[in-house]
Amino acid sequence: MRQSHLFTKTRKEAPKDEVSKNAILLTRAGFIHKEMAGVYTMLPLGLRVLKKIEDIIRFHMNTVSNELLMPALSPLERWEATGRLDTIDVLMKTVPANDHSKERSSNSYVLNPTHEDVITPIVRDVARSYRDLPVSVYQIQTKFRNEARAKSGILRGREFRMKDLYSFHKDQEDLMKFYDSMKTVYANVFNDIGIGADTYLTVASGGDFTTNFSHEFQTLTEAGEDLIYVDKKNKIAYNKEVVNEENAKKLGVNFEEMEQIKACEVGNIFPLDTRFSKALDYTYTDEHGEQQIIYMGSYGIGPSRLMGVVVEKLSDEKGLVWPASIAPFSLHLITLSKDKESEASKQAVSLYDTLRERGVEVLFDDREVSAGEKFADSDLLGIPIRVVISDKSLEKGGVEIKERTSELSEIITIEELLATYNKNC
RNA sequence: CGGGGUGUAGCGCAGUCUGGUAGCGCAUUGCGUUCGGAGCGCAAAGGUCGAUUGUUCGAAUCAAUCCACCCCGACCA
Repeated sequence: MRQSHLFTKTRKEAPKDEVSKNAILLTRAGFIHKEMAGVYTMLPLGLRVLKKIEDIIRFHMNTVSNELLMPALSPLERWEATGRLDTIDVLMKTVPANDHSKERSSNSYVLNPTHEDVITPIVRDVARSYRDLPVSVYQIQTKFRNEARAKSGILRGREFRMKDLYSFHKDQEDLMKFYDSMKTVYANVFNDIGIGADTYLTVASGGDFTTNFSHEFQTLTEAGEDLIYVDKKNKIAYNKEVVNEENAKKLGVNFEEMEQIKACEVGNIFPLDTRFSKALDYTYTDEHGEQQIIYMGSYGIGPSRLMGVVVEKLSDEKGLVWPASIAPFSLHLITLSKDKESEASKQAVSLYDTLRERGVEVLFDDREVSAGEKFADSDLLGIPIRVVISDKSLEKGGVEIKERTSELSEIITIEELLATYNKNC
């Protein structure tokens, strides 16, 4: 895409109502726009990143599950049935604009904060027999949670993107088999996104659902809200909430030997056991014709939060730094000549066209602004590879290529550059 | 939900204490100059001073109420 046609522009100054690094940089670079506290628009550049993150998640989930899309709205009855209408304090309900007298009305709905209560009746209609089990489905969707205090930019919003997967099993053993396999699937996601090395499988409390532990995936960053005890040798961590003497014995670990580090929860997996199947009376028919209770698990990843975590971890004082796998563009082509008829300008346009023909996602800075402004913007946007073509670079024999994370650049010929992208044909 | 802070041009701010014609920088528009790290000069355009009510001859400025946003804490299936 030509940068002169890009919807957004960069800004030099940070917005006054943001403090977090992720919100400041993403706003300055034109990736997001704040609508209100905890609610953001994904501008074209931000949407490109979000889509790539979601596509990576989708790719890995498709190896074990089926994608569907549930509604964001659900009837109040769905939550009354599980007893959660009044117990989830972040639950948001719609109130008819023309009827403020009623707390509850036939026009009142829940803005779903999660979907156990919605998916379970759907699967109950489909999977009635042991022959249908196990089964799992997932979606990537916008969730609503009325956080008491939205903060940390896109790390904790009132409206955010979430991948949520739900699995259904004939017994606990089968549930745990699937549950354990999901740990590997999740690790693959975080590796592909580029934060695998600093993302720890973390033992956490099972919440209200079970007496068992659940697991979170925690990425080390100062911007995180959680404190975890990290066992780097065994590549596992423990959420502070489970750190006590009783659990030390139960798990056979010594918390005192571990390093305490701040981290951000980018994913979690829960053995729900029979919490929802019991409440919603979901049983299946086993081999002997007997009715048996269903065992469930739920598995979440927050794509929008992941985007924020990547910014917090990888960006530098000059701006954003995107891993190649989720960068909005893979290559930033910059021409420094303002004369459209110059050799450099012609070569730049020709190179841009060729790269596009080869399927390279290239952002072409064709704007008539100073070199300094183009370089500063390029650093701020954080595209992994920068290619500069100018009269000077042509004199030296080609184009100047530089990685966003490197201080060094080198001159290569246009043929050499194109050869790199040949395999994409 | 408790404590603290901030609302003035699209963005970032000064002016408020001590009431008296609305200012600066960035961005925008035009002209000139420059052309490898946000360069320079001249000019122009842009404002219900968060909202409401009150005090006053006169309110961005004083008072009351409300709203929004940020930070700390509590909370975070």
